[in-house]
Amino acid sequence: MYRLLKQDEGHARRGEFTTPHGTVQTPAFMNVGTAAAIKGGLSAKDLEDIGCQVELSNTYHLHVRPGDELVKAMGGLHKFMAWRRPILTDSGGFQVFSLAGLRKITEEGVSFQSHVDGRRLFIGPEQSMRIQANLGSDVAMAFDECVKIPSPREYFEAATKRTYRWLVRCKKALAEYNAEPDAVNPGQMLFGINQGGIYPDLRVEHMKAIADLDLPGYAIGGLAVGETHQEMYDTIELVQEHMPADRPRYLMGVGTPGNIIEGVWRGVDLFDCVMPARNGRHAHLFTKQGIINLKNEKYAMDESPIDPACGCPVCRRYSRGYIRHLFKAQEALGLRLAVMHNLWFYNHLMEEIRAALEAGTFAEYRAKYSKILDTRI
RNA sequence: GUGGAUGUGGCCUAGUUGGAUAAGGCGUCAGAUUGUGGCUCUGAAGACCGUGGGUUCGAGUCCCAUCAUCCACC
Repeated sequence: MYRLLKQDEGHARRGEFTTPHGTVQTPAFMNVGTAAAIKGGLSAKDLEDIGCQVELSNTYHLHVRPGDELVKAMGGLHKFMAWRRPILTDSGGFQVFSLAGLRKITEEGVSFQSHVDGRRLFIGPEQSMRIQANLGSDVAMAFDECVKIPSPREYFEAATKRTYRWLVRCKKALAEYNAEPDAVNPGQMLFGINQGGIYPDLRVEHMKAIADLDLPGYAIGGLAVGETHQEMYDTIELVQEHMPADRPRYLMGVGTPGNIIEGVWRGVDLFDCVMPARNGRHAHLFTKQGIINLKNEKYAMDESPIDPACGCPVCRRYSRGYIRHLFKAQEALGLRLAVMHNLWFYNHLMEEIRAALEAGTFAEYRAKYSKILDTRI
């Protein structure tokens, strides 16, 4: 359930999204832990410490290993990974895109080759819903196809229509599975996903169609996959007009701090991105002054924290020089500290955005930080 | 002391019967990364081939000397 607390300038919204495992203050960033763990060695306790409200896991990866049946037998994903707060599961649809080459798409669904052991797998709408019901996440994402940009318009048309037909099947299947007596999380919600590339008419037509299905939330998918930032922003702006105002809006897989600020400006409530974790693992760290590469030699004897303006547990204790050494020596602690800092940065960014929305100063905040946070220094 | 082997970027190696700007890996330096394979990709710097002579049109390759390291023997 979504409650709008304040409509701000632009289309920015301050709200609350309530799930079976608690209420999320929006706009929010969802921390990506694909295989029920944040890569880099962060624990569920660490996630709480860095202010994570929602954890995101991946249907495809958990299906392959350890298996969603196993997770269900272990009491569901929350219990399995000892995380009490909300969880959103991605549908596996993105793997249709990211594992291109190993896949075959039909009306029924997609056959893949496992990236772990090479065995042939099939996931369609029903399979994806079964897996997500077994995991018992709070939000299950629709099984969709994310088409790369650029692709021929005819392909986008066909794929978008197929994604709609899949969504209808997803809705029916998930409702059935969650009505079963041993359902892990009967209150599990389904989010629909808007597609259509950067073709305005396809986007709007598809958005209108899925809005009619009256789902608990909606996502904008298929962005940040090859188009320019301006095309992405224009698409969000166009689509949000047709998204139900009383449901949460989720921009999938996005993005940089600047992308998030611009997304909020255009009415987005939820974000997720691998960037803070992946870039952290590569020693690319976010600061209020811009992005630094901690592996750079110039930080070898730098005694200052990663970001002097940061209050995270890492910055309160460790120096740039020390963390750089950990990276050079390939100590696991280096990854852990870097990822912790970056995730704290993202969650804190959302906190600042929410505060600015409440104070009515988001336009200034946007003007001050939208560009600088994405700049390499 | 005697005999043998080996010396090529920071490290490990390739380099034909002597032939053009001495090749590669690791490392270093730097860049990329958007619903995650700690993966991967891209670019750059860096060696006058232990040293000194010689043979030759031409030497990392052949010869002599010398230095260093390793092995075996006294």
